[in-house]
Amino acid sequence: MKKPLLILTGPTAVGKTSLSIRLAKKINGAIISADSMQIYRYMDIGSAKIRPSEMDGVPHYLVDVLDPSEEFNVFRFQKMAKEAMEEIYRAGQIPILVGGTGFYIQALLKDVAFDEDTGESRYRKELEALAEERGSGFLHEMLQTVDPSSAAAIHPNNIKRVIRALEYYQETGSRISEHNHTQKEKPSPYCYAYFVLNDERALLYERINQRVDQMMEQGLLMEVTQLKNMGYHKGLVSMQGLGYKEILSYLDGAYTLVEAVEVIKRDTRHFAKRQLTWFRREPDVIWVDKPFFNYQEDQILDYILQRWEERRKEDKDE
RNA sequence: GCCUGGUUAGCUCAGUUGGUAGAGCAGAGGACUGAAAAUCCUCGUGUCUCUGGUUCGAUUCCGGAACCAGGCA
Repeated sequence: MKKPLLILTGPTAVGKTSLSIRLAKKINGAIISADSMQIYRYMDIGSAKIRPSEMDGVPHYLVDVLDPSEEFNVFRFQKMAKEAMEEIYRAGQIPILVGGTGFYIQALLKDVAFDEDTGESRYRKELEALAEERGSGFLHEMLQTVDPSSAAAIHPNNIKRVIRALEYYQETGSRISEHNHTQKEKPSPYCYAYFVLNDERALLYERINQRVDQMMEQGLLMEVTQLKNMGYHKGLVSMQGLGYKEILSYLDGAYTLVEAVEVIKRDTRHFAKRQLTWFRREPDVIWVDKPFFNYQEDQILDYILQRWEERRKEDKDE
């Protein structure tokens, strides 16, 4: 029998957090955060991190465990999340993956194979320099000779991904396009249910705007100022986070504060839209539309529990 | 009250030597396998303020009106 894994996700600001706590209490679950920013310490307000008082005794993993100077990526997430799952199973609990980073969810759910952590390769630095000097088209042509099917799939302007494809070829001697293809076919090793909480677009955007205003009231400016004083700078992955990079730009004088706040709102809306695009593409997602349940959290919870039981029963019967 | 400038896509504006128009932003859709809160791609018909006139034809030229700026009284 496969091991259970419940996934609760959705675009930013839909209300995943409060639901996740109630859900965890119902099924004796523990929460693993699938969030690329809540993993960092000192980044509480801008990442909308759950407060310890809100956890209500439910164990949380992958929250507050990294220093903002550390690099975090899918590979690392997968490794840490798998370790957390082991611990949760040992404690006799059910892991609930909660967070909005679809890429991370996929990596864990399908147990996508990654090679050992090579870190920031020198080759990547070289490629980055090459891109600066000769332009993105040059790198794309390099990829064309080495891995034509990746070159066809990746737009020349998408330098990050062109570089990764080249780097992959250099490190492994095989093509990332082939690797991706085989990984895509893989079934999940878990007995899972993948819930995506959603709401009407206009309402979601309204809530995003309100939440950014709240963050400002709660002292986002102070939080980022302190991070800056601690020496964390724009070059770090952590400081690419929404709310952080814009406030840093304000502190550098590139924006007025009003502009920075507007940009945070706008970019967060764009982000939510991208998240939704990702989830739409995922195969067996169970959509949970808040309007359909008249915004009654009790009803939503019942629905999720019911579908979860169905999945577990199906798995037993197999 | 007078003078000047403006009124064009949800917003900011460009433009048409008269042949019904286009950028940025917003918005929508999509891609994504080691930065993913990242990175990248695609999508632009709207009484060209209203109303008379000139003209084969006016959003474009001329007259008038309304509204908005700024200036003068």
